Amino acid sequence: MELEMLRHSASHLLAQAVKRLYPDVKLGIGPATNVGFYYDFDFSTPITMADLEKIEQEMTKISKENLKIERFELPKDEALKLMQDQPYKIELINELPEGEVISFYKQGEFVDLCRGPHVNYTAKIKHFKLLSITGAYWRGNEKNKMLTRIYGTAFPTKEELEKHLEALEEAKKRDHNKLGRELGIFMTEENVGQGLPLFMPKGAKILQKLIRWVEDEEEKRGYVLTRTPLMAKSNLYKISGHWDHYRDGMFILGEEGVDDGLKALRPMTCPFQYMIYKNGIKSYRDLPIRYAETSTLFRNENSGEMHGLIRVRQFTLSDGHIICALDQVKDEFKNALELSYYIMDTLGIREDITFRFSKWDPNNTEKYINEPEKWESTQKLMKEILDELGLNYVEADGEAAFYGPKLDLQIKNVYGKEDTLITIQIDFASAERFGLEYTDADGQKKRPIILHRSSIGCYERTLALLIEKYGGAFPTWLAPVQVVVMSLTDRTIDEVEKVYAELKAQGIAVQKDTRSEKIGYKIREAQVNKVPYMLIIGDKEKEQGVVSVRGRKDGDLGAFALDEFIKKIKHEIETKAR
RNA sequence: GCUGAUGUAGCUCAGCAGGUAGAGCACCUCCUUGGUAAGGAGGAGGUCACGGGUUCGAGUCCCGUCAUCAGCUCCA
Repeated sequence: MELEMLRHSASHLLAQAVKRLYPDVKLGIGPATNVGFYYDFDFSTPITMADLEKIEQEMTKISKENLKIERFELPKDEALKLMQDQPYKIELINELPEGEVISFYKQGEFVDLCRGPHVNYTAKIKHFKLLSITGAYWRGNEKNKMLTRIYGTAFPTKEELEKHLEALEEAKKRDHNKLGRELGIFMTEENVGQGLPLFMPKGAKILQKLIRWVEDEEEKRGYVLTRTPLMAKSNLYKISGHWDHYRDGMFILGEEGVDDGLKALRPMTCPFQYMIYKNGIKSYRDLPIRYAETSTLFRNENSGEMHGLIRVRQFTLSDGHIICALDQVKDEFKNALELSYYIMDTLGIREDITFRFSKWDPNNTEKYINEPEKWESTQKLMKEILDELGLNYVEADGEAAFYGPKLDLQIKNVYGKEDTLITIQIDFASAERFGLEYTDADGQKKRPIILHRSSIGCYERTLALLIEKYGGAFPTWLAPVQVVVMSLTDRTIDEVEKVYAELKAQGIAVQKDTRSEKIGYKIREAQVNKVPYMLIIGDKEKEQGVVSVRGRKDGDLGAFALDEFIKKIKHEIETKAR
């Protein structure tokens, strides 16, 4: 709260400095955030990064002037008069509910419409830094004018500010978008296109390990695998509603009236698995049916939205749909969550997850299926499940899918930005829409409930978060290269070849480096590449029949007999040790 | 899609009143047979993102396209 107040006051300091330097600027809003603050401005002429320094200097000057910060209130007509040159402020005042107190804060010549609270003197705001300058739509609506947003941060002490800036630099080194490329996990190529990462041998290896593991685990838990087309005729998407509501988000192929007409690459797997369900008659005895698919999806995201592996146009989701009777929903939901828990525990990211209960918005009839009773009953059911599980979740209105509420498992990236990793949804509407049914014990046809769920989320995004979580140093079982064998002199090259062949035969991902020059550099390189183990062989080792083992973080681990080392690493791989 | 910035060798970067591309590391060859990053000598590698324009002349100025980054909007 203290910190928020300081940062909010820092945003006013920023606004005052900008107003002094650019008297005709129009002010938007300027709140504190969880890492700093920002203020939105409407400049008559655009400013650049170079101007930030000037603005920062002016802020320091105002801080030193030590102006008193005072609150006062005005009736609406006087408030409007005071803000007559500030169209955005006038808009805000006019939208305040009748009878609401209209408060202002004044520091020296600067006055801003604001609810407060603030620190009492500008000199209290000493340790701040302006960080970036970007565009942002007025009131977050893309139909409105784009204003210039200046981001900054502020702290009570110089030490805290410096620590924060250092942490930002450190975060940059773990950023999957940088580290993932440096480690040779993925790349992009301008002729391939935006949001279409190419997985290089190391990245492909990690994905393969994850996919095999997840598919096997799902099978153990009663899922059956499907494999369905990556595209379909427009008919399918017309049934699902995507053709009318999600057309901009799809890649459309073919030509109207030619062959079988327009087709589209699939943006989701649901209708394909529904069609499999519909093939043949289903009895209540068949339920629940758990379909899983490692499903490649295509979504035509806007060009500015792509980001590394977090946001792409083609991605592979551990998708699946559980089709069950109403009285099975609770158990199936819990089991689906249990599977995700197991996966996150193994990967070591469970403690980083937060839960979001995403609900509908009754006022948004365009986005959501208009069946209020069903929404209410389904949300009630989900809330019951979440509370029975004792989950600590936040509720989010207007974040549900169009067919039902969601439980989203959220995770933060290295900069603190939150994304959905995994989602489990209860769908009360699609069975009706697609005509899914089963014959119940009483002989009546009934509509099943559908759970949409993912176990590990989308592989690209999950990989991105794993890169950041481990700073590229994957647990041994996931590491694309688990061991590098190096020769200290040319006399031991044969020995290196032998060890290499033995490890390879044991199914260990091994690389060899038989060139003996610059051994120090080679070790350094393996460390930079976060290879778990380096085996070094020289005359001494050859004579004693051992290998010198070096870990990427533990340094020298000593000499091992080869079979002893193999036993150690295989145990680590089998137990998926972290 | 919107606002702003960026795009020179595999990587990190230099070059800029517009005069025809450079360094370090990596890579290749030879010498050095070494003990925990960078020993010596030589070599190869660039349509300066792409396409137009201005100019006697463009990596450098202008326009467009593509890609990358930060953010907005949207989403797994």
